[in-house]
Amino acid sequence: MKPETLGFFEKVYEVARQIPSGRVTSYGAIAKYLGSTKSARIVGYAMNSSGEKDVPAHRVVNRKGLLTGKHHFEGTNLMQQLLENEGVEVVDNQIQNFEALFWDPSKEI
DNA sequence: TGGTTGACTAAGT
DNA sequence: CACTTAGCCAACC
Repeated sequence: MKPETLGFFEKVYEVARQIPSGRVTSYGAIAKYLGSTKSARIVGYAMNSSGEKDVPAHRVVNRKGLLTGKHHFEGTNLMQQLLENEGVEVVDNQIQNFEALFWDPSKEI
């Protein structure tokens, strides 16, 4: 493990793997934890390649708690199913009680 | 090497 | 209050 070999993507994966089950976070939160909130797009871009990684990408949503990335999953509701399986309420692609379930890496780690 | 892309966010209309 | 515009930054072609 050479941290210097870890690109932004790998860092995102490392953080995403630490998201507790039944909790969620936002792209911006991860981006901010890695340095800058402005890199939120890069986080999303990274998750796009997380398919082959052991990353719980379904626990990462946008700042509104909306499942914006569900279209990148296999099914149309797979992302929601995974979240509900962990006890997260999801209605109309939106996480219920999002603020309570929100997991901030810069505070929780 | 340079230009395009995007699972975002904040601010403006 | 909902939609539009602009800024951002790393990876990909």
